[in-house]
Amino acid sequence: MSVIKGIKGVKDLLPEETPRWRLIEEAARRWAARYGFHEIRIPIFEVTTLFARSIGASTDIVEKEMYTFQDRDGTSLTLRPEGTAGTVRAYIEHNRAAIPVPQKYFYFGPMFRHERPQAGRLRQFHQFGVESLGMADPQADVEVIALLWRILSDLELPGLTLEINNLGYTADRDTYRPHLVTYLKQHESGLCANCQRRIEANPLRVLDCKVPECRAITEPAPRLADSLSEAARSYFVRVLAGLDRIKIPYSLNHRLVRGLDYYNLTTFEVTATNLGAQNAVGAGGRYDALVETLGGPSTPAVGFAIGIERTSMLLPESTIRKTPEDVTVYVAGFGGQGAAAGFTALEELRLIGLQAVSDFRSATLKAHLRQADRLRCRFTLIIGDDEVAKGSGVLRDMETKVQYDVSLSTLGRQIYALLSGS
RNA sequence: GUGGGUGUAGCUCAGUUGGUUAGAGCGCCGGAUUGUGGAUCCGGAGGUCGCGGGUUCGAAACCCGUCAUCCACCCCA
Repeated sequence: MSVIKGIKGVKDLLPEETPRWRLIEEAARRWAARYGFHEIRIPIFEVTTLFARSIGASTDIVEKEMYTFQDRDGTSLTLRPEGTAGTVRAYIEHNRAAIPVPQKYFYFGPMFRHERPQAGRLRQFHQFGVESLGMADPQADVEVIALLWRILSDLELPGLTLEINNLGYTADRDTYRPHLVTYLKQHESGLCANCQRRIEANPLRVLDCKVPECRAITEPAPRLADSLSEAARSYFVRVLAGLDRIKIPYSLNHRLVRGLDYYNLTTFEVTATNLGAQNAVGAGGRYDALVETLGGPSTPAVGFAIGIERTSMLLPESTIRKTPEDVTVYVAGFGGQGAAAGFTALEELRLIGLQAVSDFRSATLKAHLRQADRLRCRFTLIIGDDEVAKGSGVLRDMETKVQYDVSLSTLGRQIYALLSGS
């Protein structure tokens, strides 16, 4: 019989790995709460047109990376490739714009993109993201960027850099694009095949190309910064001033062009080394037109998303070790009477709030102690037939080997006292 | 979608120009120790050599195909 295996690019998170994930998730939730963001839980699949309209019909995500399928009535549904579209859809659908305070949400969950898996890239991956809706103020940008930076710094990820750029308003990019295209066409022969195609499809993307030849050509190219309107410039200046004020270090990257169409003005990305060919741990930007594009009231917004798998890859052991392990009591019940008494004691320990385990396969004390050792239990409660006869048990400290007699009738209280004293 | 690497014991990997019975370390099980874990010593179990064809007297090794996986391109978190 053939064994059924997991889907390509879709990973199981085994118990050895979940603690580090929980650490990341808890840090993100903690910081998000401090910044006034509230959790929203949105579906993992939506009507396909939601993503096509928001992310951009000609982006790679929409063109070739979506998990799309037909519902029974024929409507096209898609597994979410990112979290912003669904969040904005929910914002509109529940008329959150009518609420007189800024709507600041965070979400955590799986996203799906049909790509070839490699280091730091999976078909089902996880993001923690935030969306700050309703404020067209540079301080809102700064607040969101600060939150991103604080979460990642708190986790002590090594080698982080915050890169930031100003995409300007749509009109700014419209005036800039022809200048860039003209320049690129003059140097077309020197560009990589991909970039030659991009000249027509998405010229700004050429700036983001990693091919050295392309980089050399685009270095002296006309810059978007020179085509920006006064309003866009001053907005960006205020964002940077805000970052300076609260001491968030950043570096300007005029090549930073995000892959999703809905961004405008501020865009940013936190990059790291040691991520294989990938380098973005978290990224985001402002998207003032998206809510309206999706049929909602004109609503300015900023957000970001963190890649959890990538964060996990970078998470140093030292950060994980800071979390203290809970003390677990192993109960070694053996023999005709002892096994039964042990099982009762096991439950009693749990009822008073302790973590207690046993391996019911073990029939001898030796076997039990071996399992207690493997399970890394700090204490073992030994209950054999002799103990049952005496109405007591033996609590053994596995590290010091010191043993205490405990009465079976008042087990819970005694053990609790001994453990809290240790 | 394209390119490259790797598939041998539970894990990490050796395996000579194709040669007889495929190995090591770690782990696992048992014993030394019949009520005291880890350490040590002794013993033991465990393999469709990814799968399917082909070449050959003979294939883990060579050839073809296929699948899986990793890495990279592309793109992104």
